[in-house]
Amino acid sequence: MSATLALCYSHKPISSENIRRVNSAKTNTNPDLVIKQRLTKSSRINRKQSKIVKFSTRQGNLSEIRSLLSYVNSGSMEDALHLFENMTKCDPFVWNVIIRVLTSNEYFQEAIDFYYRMQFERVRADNFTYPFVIKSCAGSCSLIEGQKVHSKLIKAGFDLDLYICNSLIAMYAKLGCIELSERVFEDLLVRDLVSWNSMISGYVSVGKGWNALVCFQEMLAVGLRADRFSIISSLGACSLDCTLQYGKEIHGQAIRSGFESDVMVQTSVVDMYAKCSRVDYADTFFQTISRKNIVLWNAMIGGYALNRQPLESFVCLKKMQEDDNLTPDMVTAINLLPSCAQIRALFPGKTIHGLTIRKGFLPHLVLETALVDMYGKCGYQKLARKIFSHMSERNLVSWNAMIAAYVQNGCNREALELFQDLWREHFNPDATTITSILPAYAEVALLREGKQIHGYVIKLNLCSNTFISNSIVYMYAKCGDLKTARKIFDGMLFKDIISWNAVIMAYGIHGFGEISIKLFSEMKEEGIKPNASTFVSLLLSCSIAGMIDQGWEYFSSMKKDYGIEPGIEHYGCIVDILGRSANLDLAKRFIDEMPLAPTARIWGSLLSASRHNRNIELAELAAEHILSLEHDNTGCYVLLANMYAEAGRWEDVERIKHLMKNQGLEKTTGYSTVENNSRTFKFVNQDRSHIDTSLIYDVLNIISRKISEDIYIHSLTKFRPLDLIRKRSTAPECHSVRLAICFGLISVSLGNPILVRKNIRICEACHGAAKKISEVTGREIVVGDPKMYHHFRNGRCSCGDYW
DNA sequence: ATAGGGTTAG
Repeated sequence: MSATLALCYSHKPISSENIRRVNSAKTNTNPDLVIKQRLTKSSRINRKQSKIVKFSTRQGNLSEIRSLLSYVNSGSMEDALHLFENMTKCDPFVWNVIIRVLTSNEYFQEAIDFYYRMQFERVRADNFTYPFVIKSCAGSCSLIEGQKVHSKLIKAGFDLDLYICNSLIAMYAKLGCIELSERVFEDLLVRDLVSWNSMISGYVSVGKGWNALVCFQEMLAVGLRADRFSIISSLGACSLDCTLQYGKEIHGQAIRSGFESDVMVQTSVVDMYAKCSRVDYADTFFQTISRKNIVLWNAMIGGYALNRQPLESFVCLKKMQEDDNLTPDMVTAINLLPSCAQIRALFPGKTIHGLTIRKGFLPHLVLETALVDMYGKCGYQKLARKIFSHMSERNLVSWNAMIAAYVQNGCNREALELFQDLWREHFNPDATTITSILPAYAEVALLREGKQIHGYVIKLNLCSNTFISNSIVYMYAKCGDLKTARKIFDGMLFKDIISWNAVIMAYGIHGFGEISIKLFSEMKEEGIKPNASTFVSLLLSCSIAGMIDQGWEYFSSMKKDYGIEPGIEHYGCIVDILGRSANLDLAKRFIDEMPLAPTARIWGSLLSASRHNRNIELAELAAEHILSLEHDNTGCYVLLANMYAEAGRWEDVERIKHLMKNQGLEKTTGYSTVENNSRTFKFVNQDRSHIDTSLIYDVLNIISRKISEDIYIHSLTKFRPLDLIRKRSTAPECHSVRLAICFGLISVSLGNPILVRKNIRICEACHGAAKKISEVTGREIVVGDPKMYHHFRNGRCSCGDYW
């Protein structure tokens, strides 16, 4: 094989005598321009010549041709190639046979190479050669090659051959250039059913379902009758656009035309109903089919997965094996993986993974991508990464799946890193990539980076995408720019429930609960019904803004007035609200009596409530619960240690430190970032790495003197000399947030707020200091942590001193 | 001896 194929690569650029003679008048080699020109006259000459050649050579090696065909028909491509090399090859027919067998075995590049070699050996490509070569150009995804062949066939006078033109229509569509398909189609003087079908399926393959349906109607209007191909393609169009009504009509048409027993038509019907969210129709129709093949079963299994009925898809699998004795294939596996993800259990997914390994299905791009997706959705981003890293081939879809796997599991940094790698590998992110990555930007990115990704969204023209705009609104809010978040929300043409939830949450995390509540009424006035997430946004807004009574009201109203059963997140917000009202016993009782099993997040709420109310006993209890659920919860250890430290219980601090060390846990290094017009600066506690360090510390000293009078006095209730030494090591005077604020004071232009983002929550001392700094400097200071934003203004904070 | 079809990942 390799020896024969090697010959293909030694061809010279096309310059054969014959071609030169035919095209003596032509000098233009730009394929685009050449395609526009037609040489109908030379086409007749060509055909006459090729017929003569055919007649003279066919006599010579008839027996060789017979064996060549028998090799090809029995699938022995290598034998055919071997024989071919020893034949006289002046007849295009033998070349056509070879090019066809290469094309049908997906040796696309080799088929194209043989086409060039044919020209080099001065054998003229005929009307049969081009359809194969065109198909190979489509198969090898080479638009440039396709256009070269196209311009060549125009020069050779084949541009009115219907077979060739129909192939071109399909090729351009497969290469994503539907406009070029349209041009070929429109230039046709005569169109047959195949031309129309190619155009319809072309529209489907580029995702333009509506155009496909219009084309289908036009075809019927000119008096052509739909065949099974027209039916299958237009059903595909209905699946794309979820146009159930048209789908039903075409289904009816298929029955009237007698195609209802065609298994491919049946499969398309099942798929269409499933994609139009009517898996019940799909199933009813599916039940009536007596002879089902694996593809049809797969469509039904996939339909259940698509409509989030995972258990039904497994039932369907079982029936397929029992009723029809069919063995699951690769597509079965791919279709079942989303069902595994939906039940969020690792075992079924792993079983299928193992099965595909044993069957030798791997490596396979689509299957591996489905596995990445499944492991990601089941919460095993490390297993997803393992698959992803071992993939020999990746496309944008695989990258999107891996990015989503990280984001869904809270690995935002990893997701952003992967997003950078994606650029480096020269992939262009699409709407899915952006949708997946935006939440990661919201969680950990700086405003500057957020603005960059927003710029990219504008460049990609995705601003009208409601889903993406929703994420952008939330991202701006989470990056600290509430104004821009609101501006984008106000500018959205189509606001859905998620848009409203996002903007309510935006004001919530910035501590403006009253505005959240106002937005909630506006939303209801617009006729939009709140959902469970709306109440998460609202309850969180109430808890952050300290609106205890409203919080309770919404909590009882969600079930009473809207029939929404509170979920664990709603309960969490209520624990926060109770903690805020200093009613710790009630909070504890609420947890004990709630109908859902408390999660670490619930106990975490009680823990921070205990901290605020300096109730060490309850904090210990909460911490015990948290650590029984998440033994590696660093934040929990640190918070407890800080409480012990504040109480002067240094032995307990040491005990906690020891526990952490034993588990290999390290305290998260706190840092603060601040952005000015041109740059971003990151500070850690006692940071001295900044180029303007001495200036920053000078500012800090001046500020500290101005505000120092009552910062520490209340926190040193049980003073001991040892305490002073220990305290000094974490001296809040030099905490990162203050360094960031001081740098902001000298580098952020007046009138703009100083925006600081932290990876951990602000400490009490720094919170007090920030309030005072805002007072003495008259600047607005905004400090965000993973949960919320503090707006410091005129000595007050939007959080009302509870966080 | 030639072109046009179904099921799959986000």
